[in-house]
Amino acid sequence: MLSGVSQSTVSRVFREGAPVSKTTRKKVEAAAAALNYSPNQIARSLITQRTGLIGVVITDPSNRAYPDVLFYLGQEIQESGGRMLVVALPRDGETAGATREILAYHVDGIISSAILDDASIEMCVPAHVPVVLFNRSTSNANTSTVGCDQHAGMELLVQHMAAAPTGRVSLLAGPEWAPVSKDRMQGAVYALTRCGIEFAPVMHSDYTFEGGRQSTRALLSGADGPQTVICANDAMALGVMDACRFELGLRVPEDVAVTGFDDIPQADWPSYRLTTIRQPVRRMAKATVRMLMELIEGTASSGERRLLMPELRVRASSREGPAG
Amino acid sequence: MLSGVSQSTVSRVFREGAPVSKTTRKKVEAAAAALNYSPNQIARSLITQRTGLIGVVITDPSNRAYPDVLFYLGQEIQESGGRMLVVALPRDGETAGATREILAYHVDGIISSAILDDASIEMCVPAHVPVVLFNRSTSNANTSTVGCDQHAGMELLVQHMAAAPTGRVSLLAGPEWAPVSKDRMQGAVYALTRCGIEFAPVMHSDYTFEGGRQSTRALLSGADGPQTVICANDAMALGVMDACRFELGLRVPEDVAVTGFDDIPQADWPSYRLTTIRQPVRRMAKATVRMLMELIEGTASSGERRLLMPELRVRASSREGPAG
DNA sequence: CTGTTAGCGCTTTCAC
DNA sequence: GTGAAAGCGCTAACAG
Repeated sequence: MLSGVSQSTVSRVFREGAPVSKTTRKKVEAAAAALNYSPNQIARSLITQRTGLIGVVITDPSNRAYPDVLFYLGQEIQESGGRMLVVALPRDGETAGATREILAYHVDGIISSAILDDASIEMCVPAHVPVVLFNRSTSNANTSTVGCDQHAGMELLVQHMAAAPTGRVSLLAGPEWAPVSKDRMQGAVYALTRCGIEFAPVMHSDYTFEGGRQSTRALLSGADGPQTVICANDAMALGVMDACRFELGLRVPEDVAVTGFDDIPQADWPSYRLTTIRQPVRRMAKATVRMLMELIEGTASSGERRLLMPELRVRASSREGPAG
Repeated sequence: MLSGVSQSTVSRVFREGAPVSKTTRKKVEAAAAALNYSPNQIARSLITQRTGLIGVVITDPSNRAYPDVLFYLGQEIQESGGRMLVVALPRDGETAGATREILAYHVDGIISSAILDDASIEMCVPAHVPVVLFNRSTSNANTSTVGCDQHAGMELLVQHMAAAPTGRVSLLAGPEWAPVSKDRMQGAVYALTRCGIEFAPVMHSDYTFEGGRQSTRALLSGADGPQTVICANDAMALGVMDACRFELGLRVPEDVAVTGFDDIPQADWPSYRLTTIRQPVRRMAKATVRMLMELIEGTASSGERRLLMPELRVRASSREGPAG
């Protein structure tokens, strides 16, 4: 070594709590600075069995719906001393290939906001790589998950709605296979039924603004008088609002009340002021990373399902109750 | 080895173009499948000097402005056989620390949509890690960049504007330190001057919808009659539109014409229909990854600056010219 | 075509 | 406190 010490000593300098004298530490640090040296994490991981890498799986749709999630996850992971190895999937579907590749990098753990199929999850078990699902569920009882209580969110929304005249109620769901949409719609149906509010059969769309816009005419047809549309997410709700106003000549909320779910930034824009349910995305990200880290440390056991409570955001797109 | 062959043979099976007999290959593959084995990329990288990792640096603001970029980069990187190591910075600022950590993972290359400071770029040179900047510039002449021709974009916009009466023209820039905003504003000023259109002194905001909204009153004050506001990005432009309509009682485009830059999805929503400049984000991502891969392969040399041409998107927020 | 050997850059015993 | 030696899982050069 150019600093005049052995390799082991250099190694000790770059690890905390290793026994090194102040003098040699200084010497080594000086040499390292001069050579712009920093230890190769990759080589280290070979022996420590820790890469510091966290595999993060996202899909195009999930990324579009929550552009911040990846960023939040990144921040939390970095604060915990890890790095994100991101795998971007074009759509939901088979994930075993991607999982295998992630595993080939010997990540310390995996976070997925994509729907991981059973094969993928079962690959992680023998590899001792813990998995935490973000706003996703799985049949595998041993997998930890963090999510938002979609069902409770819809109940909040329906309770709010029920305080004012609703007219005919229609429901606009996301894609048929989307579990989050399903949870939300089930919550809405349950709450509506409990409140004794009738509703039209659920229509499905694709979670996008365009999808919401194009579904509006069909959604509202065959009924007179005021109506209410409950959408499975904000993007579709905003599409419905624009379709009402610019294509059907209807006023929101006077003719059609609209609600969403997510509380994306646009929901608060003056053009929309959409009543919606706020998912605590930031807290969800924090909880996800924390849970994964505990799994990695071995201080928690797998299979925990943590549901965070969303909040109602009442804005002008829904009718006011008698009190308002 | 449990398949009854040597380790080197196993290694050969998992590398393409290595000489292995069909029989042994089958044997090894069977054993691998049974054990769910796949080679450790990390260990491999130690000897091949290739990790397959591409460091990607993003910031909160850049991620918010172009949520798709990271996804597109990911897709392109994965198609080229690489993986993304993402570092998320809370804001633009010092980047040397983050760079050092990325380098510690011996990435094959780095893509940054954050402003990398000189110290960071100069750390990558001795490490032989090529860097490509995404929509960013640097004083380091040896660094490759891919970006959008902001200047040309604004010229397209001004030419379009000049075909119709503009009234008083004001400019709303992004933060003072933001290079992209600066490029765009310089382009606008140049084009306006060339067209002989006068304009008020440039105002600065923060690139956000809220920022645009709050700047509007000041922007439009002290003038009667129709006006035109040229914004450095779409988010602010949409904020200006909403402020005009919902706070100042002004019509767009009749009283105030508004233009943006980026062509974010919301720009095309019926509530806004914002005239703007479309950055070819997808193509930019592709070009960035391609350039980096060539740098890594050694088939290209560094320092290239590639500017892609943006497109004008005329919508209802700007006034129509005599022909329209 | 296949096995043997050395070694990538680090950490970890174990002496000293 | 510090150095020497072994070895993490793989690939590369060389025999056979």
